[in-house]
Amino acid sequence: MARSNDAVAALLQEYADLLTVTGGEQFKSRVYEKAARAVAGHPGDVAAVDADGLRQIPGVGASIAEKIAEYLHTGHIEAVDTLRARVPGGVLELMRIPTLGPKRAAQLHEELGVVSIDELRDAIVAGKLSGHRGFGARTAENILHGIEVLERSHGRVLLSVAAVAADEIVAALRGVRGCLRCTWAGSLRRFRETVGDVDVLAAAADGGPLMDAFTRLPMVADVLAKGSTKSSVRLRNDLQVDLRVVPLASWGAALQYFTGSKQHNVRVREIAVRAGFKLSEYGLFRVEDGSLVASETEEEVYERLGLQWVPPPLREDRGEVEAARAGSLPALVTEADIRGDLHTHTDLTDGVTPLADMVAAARRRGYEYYAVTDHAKDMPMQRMTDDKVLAQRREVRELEAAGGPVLLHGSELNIGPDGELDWPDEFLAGFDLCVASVHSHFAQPAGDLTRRLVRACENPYVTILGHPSTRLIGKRPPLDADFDAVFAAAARTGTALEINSFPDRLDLSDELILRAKRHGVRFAIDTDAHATVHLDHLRYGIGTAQRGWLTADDVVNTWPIDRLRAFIAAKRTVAAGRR
DNA sequence: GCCGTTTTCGGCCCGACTGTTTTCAGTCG
Repeated sequence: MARSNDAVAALLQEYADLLTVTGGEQFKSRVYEKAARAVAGHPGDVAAVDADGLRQIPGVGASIAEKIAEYLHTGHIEAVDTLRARVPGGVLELMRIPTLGPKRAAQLHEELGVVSIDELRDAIVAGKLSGHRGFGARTAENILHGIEVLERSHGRVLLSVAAVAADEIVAALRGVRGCLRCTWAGSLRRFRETVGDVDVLAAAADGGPLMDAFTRLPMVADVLAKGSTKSSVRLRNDLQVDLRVVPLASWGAALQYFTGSKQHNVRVREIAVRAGFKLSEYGLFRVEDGSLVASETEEEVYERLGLQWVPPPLREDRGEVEAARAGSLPALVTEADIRGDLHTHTDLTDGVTPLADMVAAARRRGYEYYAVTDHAKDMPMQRMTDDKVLAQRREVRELEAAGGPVLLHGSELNIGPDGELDWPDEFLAGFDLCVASVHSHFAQPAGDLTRRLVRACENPYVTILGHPSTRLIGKRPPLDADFDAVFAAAARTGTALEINSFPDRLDLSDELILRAKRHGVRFAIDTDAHATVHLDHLRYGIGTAQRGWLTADDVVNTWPIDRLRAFIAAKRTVAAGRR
């Protein structure tokens, strides 16, 4: 079963949103928001602890613990229901539009009766906003643009949302009598950054029991279709899931077929046709006599076509078919190759978990090394100071002495509008490594953005450029910089580019990774964890790196600690010599 | 509503940018 934490956190967040929209006390709203984050980041399942246990979670006091308990017992929270009744559902929806917050959403509702994004668009197009305080022409334009951004991602969900649902469905179906195999296929298996619907494939002699179990899963909201080989459902979170059941003998061909991509499959079928075969979800057949050539495993199917087995993340018709034919597919980096995380936070800044707990989680993952990189002092909301970061360094050294992974004390520096960093070089030299990232001024002209990122790469103490494009999937586009110039600078200076594993970032994206790799850059696959549970996001970063054709050697945090330290030191020496 | 080596009450993440204003509200990180 999935943890209850995410459902609880979503409710607490909704309550916080409702409080702001209804003009409730702002501090109260913020408290609920903070509690939502803490619950989401809490390592244990909140359903497994009693009221006292709930109160141990930071930010959760008597009142919130009571509300969580109420939800766990009854499935709802009365206080939330009461506020929901006062605010039409579409009003919270409005807040998903970038640049539109709670105040303006409430104002649009109160003054214009707008209760949905569609109605808002109509109102703007009809010019109904003009004359309303705070809504000038520019604001209307920005809102329309925000709606566009939102709708471009319409119908697709983040990889992580699909993966969590698919994991749970597959685990449930594997337990059904008669289920011989079950796994997810489709764009999820290819680790695309967003997923339109989830394809689950199972092998069984009789599909009936699987279909019954599938359509009765607790998270299913609607059954869209139900047959003996194919069924479709819509989950409560609106995600559509298709289940197909095939005979075990067709497993490999079906898995290949349903994994896609369409373009990849077209290429593979062309090869089959030219070789006198026909490839379908049932198998690879000889055209002349219709005899079956291969179907049980994907490996067999590819092999009979003269191809290496192609890892799913590569199946996008981006040269993998040619490489598979030449036998030159890369040995992709895997989760097992990762020796440590190089970008993580604690509750000293905006994380929700204390240093010691984060380190303990890293130890449990078997990491050889682990970097602590809290925000630096130029992000005012984080209230970092020289003293605080130095005190943390002492604590890090003490923890390391107590055993466990090698601990690197670092910082996530802020790259200012001109490429300046939080601290002078003398102070930066005290860190074992630094990540540097853009957190503001996203709309600068392209030339300025490029210079800014290049300048950050040129600082000898910047080991990693964090979430380099700074995009947020479905919310904020990548920076409008000349990334080829940035990648060239990273390669020249020995700066690693981050592949940030956070599901709404996945930054660099697969396409930018492919471009960066051509410049000979190194990469770091990091989680940017703000809680121990986020360390598990690593798999999404790995999938993205695989889509970018990366091998373990391309990724500095697969290297042994000595090689990693040499990489950090080399940049400091070379860059310092040039200054 | 939560929390406490400045506090059991009175604070609570702060600064900048944008677009609207004519002194500031809303949004974001």
